[in-house]
Amino acid sequence: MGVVVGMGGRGERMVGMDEVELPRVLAQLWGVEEGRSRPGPKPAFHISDIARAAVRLADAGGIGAVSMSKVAAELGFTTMSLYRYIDAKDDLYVVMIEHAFGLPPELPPEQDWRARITLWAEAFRDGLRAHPWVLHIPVHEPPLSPNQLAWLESALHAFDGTPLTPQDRLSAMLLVNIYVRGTTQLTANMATDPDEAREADRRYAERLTLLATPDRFPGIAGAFGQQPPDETDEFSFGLDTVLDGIQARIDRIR
Amino acid sequence: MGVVVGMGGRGERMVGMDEVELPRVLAQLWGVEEGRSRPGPKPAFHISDIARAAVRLADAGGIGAVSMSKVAAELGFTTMSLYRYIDAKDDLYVVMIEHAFGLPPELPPEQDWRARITLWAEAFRDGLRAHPWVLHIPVHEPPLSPNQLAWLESALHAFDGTPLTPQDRLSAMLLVNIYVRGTTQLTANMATDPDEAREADRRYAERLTLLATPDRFPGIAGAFGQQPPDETDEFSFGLDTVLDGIQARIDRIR
DNA sequence: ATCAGACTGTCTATGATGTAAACAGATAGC
DNA sequence: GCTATCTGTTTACATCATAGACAGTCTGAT
Repeated sequence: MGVVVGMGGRGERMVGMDEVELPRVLAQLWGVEEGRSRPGPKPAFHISDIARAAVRLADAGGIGAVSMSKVAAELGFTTMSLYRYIDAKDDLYVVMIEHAFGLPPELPPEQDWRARITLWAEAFRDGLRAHPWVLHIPVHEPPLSPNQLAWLESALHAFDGTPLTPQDRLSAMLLVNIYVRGTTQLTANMATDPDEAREADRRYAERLTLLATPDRFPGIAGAFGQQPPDETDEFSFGLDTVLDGIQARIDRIR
Repeated sequence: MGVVVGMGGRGERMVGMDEVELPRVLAQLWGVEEGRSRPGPKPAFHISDIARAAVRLADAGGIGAVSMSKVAAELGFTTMSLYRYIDAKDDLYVVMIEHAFGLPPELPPEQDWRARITLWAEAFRDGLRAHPWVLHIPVHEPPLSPNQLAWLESALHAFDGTPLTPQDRLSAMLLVNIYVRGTTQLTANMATDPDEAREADRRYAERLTLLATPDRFPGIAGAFGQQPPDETDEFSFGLDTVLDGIQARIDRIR
C-alpha cells in the first residue's frame, strides 16, 4: 500500500492510493493528507478557509462573484497563493459545495420511508435555497466527495424496509434529487436580491401575457393566468406526486 | 400602438411594444423586426446564421467552444460584428437553444395523455442528447422564446382530457420536464467524445469502489455494485414512475 | 551545526474572454 | 447631392484562469 503523486490522464495532479489515482481535492477532502511534518514553511491557511471565503462570496453575490482573485483577496493573499492548495477552479467548486452542505440530516428510523425521504428532500431544498449558486455550478462529474456521498447514502437509507431493489432505490433517490434541484431552480428565482426577484417575476408575467396570447397558447395562458400558488405548498405538492409514483412501484412489487 | 427603443432597467437594449419592453433578442425571435427599408449598408448576415454557427461549434466541442470570437470566426467576420446582431452573450444562448430545438413534436390527439407526454418526453430527451451543451447553459430567466413556449404549450396539451386543473398540468409538465433534464444530465455522460465518456464511467466506478466501501456506505456500495442497467430502459422506468405519480393524482380527483 | 531539498507565498507574464467607444465606408430618402 | 443612419472594423480595457521563475523558510539527514 503506497502513495504516489503524479499526473493523471487529463493532466491533473493525482495522488495515488492502492493503485487508484484520485484528484488531489478528493484526497484532501477524504483526509488522506499525511500528517507527517515536512520541510518548508507551514501553510498559512487551509483548504477549508478557501471554501469558507468562497462560499461567503457566492452567498453574497452569486457564483459570478467567485473568482480566484476575489477569493484570495477575501483571505488577504495573492491570487496565485490559492494554487498551492487547489489545482483548478473546478476543484474550488467541489470544496465549496462540500462546505456549503455539510452532513445530511439524521433520518428517524421509526418513521416510514415516505416521511424519511420527505425530510431528506426538505433538507436538500433548504440547502439549495440557502446557497442558490450551487445550481449554477457546471457539473462535469458525478459526486465523490465525503459529504456528497453521505447525502446520497442517507437518501438510500430512507428506503430501508421497502421491497425496492438497490437499483430501484437508486432510481427513486435520483428522482427525488432531480425533483428538488429542478423545482428549486425554477421556483427560487435565481436573483441574489429578493426585491429584484419579485421585480423579475412581475416582468416575466407581463411579458408572458404579451407573448403567450390565449389564441396562440391557450394552455400557457390558462396555466399562468391564475395566481401562482404558495411556493412551499407547490414543493410538497410536486414531491407528493413523485412519491406517489414510487409508492405505485412498491405496490406493484408487493 | 407604437414601437419605442430604449434602455431597460438593467441597461439592456429594449424594444417597446404596447407599453411592455422586450429585450431585443425576443423581439427578433418573435419577428417584430420591422421590414421597412432603412439607410445604411445591408446586414451581411442574420441572427439565425449566428445561431447556426454557434450550434455547430457547441455540438462539436461543447459549450466551452462557443465564444463570441469563435462564432465570429466561424462566420468569417470580426468578433465585434456580432454585437450588431446580438446584445450580449446570454442572448446568444437564447437563440442557440431556440435554433437547436425547433418546434415540438405533434402529439396524436387520439392517444391518451400518458402516450402523449411520453412522446413529448422522448423528443425532449432526444433533443438534449443531440445537443448536450444545452444542459450547461446557465438559466437565469424562464423561457419566453417562440419555440420554447411552443414546447411548453405542447406538453400542456398532452394533458387534455384529464381532469387536471391548469395549475396541475403546469406542475405535471414541470415534473416531466425536470425529470428529462435531470436524467439526461446524469445519464448521458457529459463528455463530447464517447470513448472519453466510457473511460470516465470506468474511472468513476473505480474511485467509487475505493471510497464508498460497504462498511461506511452500504447503500451506495449495494446500488452501484450491480451492473448498470440499459440507459434507455432506465429512462422509461423512471419516467413511468413519474407518470404513475401523476396518474395517482388524477385518480384522486375522479 | 550544517545543509540539501522540499515547500511556501509572491511576482510577472500570457492568452482568452466579453464588451465599450470611436471610426470610415455604404446607402436610403429627402 | 446631402444627411442621417446603419454597417463591419479597429482599438482598447478590465477580468479571468493559470504557467513559470524566484527568494525566503523550514525539516530531516548528515
